[in-house]
Amino acid sequence: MLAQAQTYAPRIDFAKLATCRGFPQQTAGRIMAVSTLEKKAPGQNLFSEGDNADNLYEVVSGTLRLYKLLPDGRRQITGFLCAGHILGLAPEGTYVYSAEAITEVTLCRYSRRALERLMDEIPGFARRLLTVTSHELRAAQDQMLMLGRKTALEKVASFLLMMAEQQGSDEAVEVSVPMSRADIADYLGLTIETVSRTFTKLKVDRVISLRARNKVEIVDRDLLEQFAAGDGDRDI
Amino acid sequence: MLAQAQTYAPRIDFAKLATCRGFPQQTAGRIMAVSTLEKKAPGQNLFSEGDNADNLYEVVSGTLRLYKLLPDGRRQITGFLCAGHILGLAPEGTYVYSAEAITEVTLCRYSRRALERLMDEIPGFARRLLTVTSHELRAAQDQMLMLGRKTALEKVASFLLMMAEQQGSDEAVEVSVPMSRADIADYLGLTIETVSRTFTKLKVDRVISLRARNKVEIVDRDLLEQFAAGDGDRDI
DNA sequence: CGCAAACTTGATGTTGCTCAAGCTAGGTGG
DNA sequence: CCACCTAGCTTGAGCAACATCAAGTTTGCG
Repeated sequence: MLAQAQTYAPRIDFAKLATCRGFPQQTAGRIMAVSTLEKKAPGQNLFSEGDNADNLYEVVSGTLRLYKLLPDGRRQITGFLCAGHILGLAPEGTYVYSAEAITEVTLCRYSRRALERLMDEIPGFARRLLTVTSHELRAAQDQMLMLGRKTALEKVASFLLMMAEQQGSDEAVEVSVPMSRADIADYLGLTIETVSRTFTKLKVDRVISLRARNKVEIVDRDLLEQFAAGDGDRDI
Repeated sequence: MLAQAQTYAPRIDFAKLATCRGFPQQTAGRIMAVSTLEKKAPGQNLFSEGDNADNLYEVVSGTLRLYKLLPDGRRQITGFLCAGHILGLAPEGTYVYSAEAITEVTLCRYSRRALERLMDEIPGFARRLLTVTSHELRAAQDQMLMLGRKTALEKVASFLLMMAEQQGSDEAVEVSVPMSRADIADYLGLTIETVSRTFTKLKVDRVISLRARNKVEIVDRDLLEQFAAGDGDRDI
């Protein structure tokens, strides 16, 4: 479950990690020297809201979910993170959300202690983290707009487009959706049933086609974009 | 409307700005030397989503709103910012939200160019910005939970408690609420009418009392906290 | 004093939630 | 290899919360 980077996983290309990218090779070496590779099985917990923030992680492969809970169990997923994303920055000393693996996940872990040293000693390292965090903040603001002001159809359509974009290829007709309907619902601020019904509507409208359980084919991207933008159904 | 810090507003205590706080006096001097004080009247725009991100601002006094718009005009306010908050960090080069003054606002402005130099030259400056941004991210995640999973009553109660906390004194029975019902609605993902009705309900339940238009007195803080936590009305 | 903007209140409508079955796919043991 | 079992998903019917539409009322300002 836990492997020293240097010892057991020599095939990871560290130069491509968000933490190392762009730094001269020697610097990248210093950064990766203080990191540890780690694997998590689907469903496994990385840390929970309120835990001591002892580590920072970068996702190397796989998908995980970040979420917050209300006392009565209502859950809001604040993000799905795939390769290249960083999680666990917590200036207050405790994590402000919980993190769990959705698929099998490979992570690069940095101890808080090591991280502080990197920030002190490597010029530009803190700034790199600032850039990454600013991007997360931007994503968070987009999601606020979605949660607060979009309809169920707009939410689901936006979600599918987001997944498609994340998987690069604009031509990615087949999108992999590794998370369950429950996860999608808790991400979009909807119920499972509404998500399911909306998928069905998109299928009936020939906008998407549901292949295997975790695969969605985007059949009519233009229409999907119209739905996401709120032009849905009004002008047909 | 626009004043050189050194010339027209010598009474601002720069050592207390989030950008300067904690740095030795000489460093703080360097930071404030590249900044400009600026005033905005209520309703005035600082910048809009998509504009070139030429400046970073720190709020010195007053309150402003950040928001995003959908093409059809639906608005989501992503945050209300008061003294000490920083806005305008945009690694992509363009602002990802719009910013407007709610009250009269005093700002400390840094040009992008100056900011980059500060980050390069002052050790710990990028890290300071990272800390501030991490806090914003945390607030954003709290708001996602609110938008996605709380009821109207929980939202309004949480909002009032947030305003009270922001104004320091836990004993702050009288809370100043400078923003309009429309702003509150767009912040909470509700309509004006629902916000108004919820205020009325809280008033009828003797949880708050509405004094002047922009003043709310918290009469029963315990009950307000119960409402915010979702225990509302069930056990009375 | 009069006007406009902001807010409140009421009546009605609609979206998405709840509760309750059914269905399907993938895994397991006989 | 197949029948069964279960978790995850879909579908349906009814309902509640919040939105919409439409007046009123209050407040602050010229």
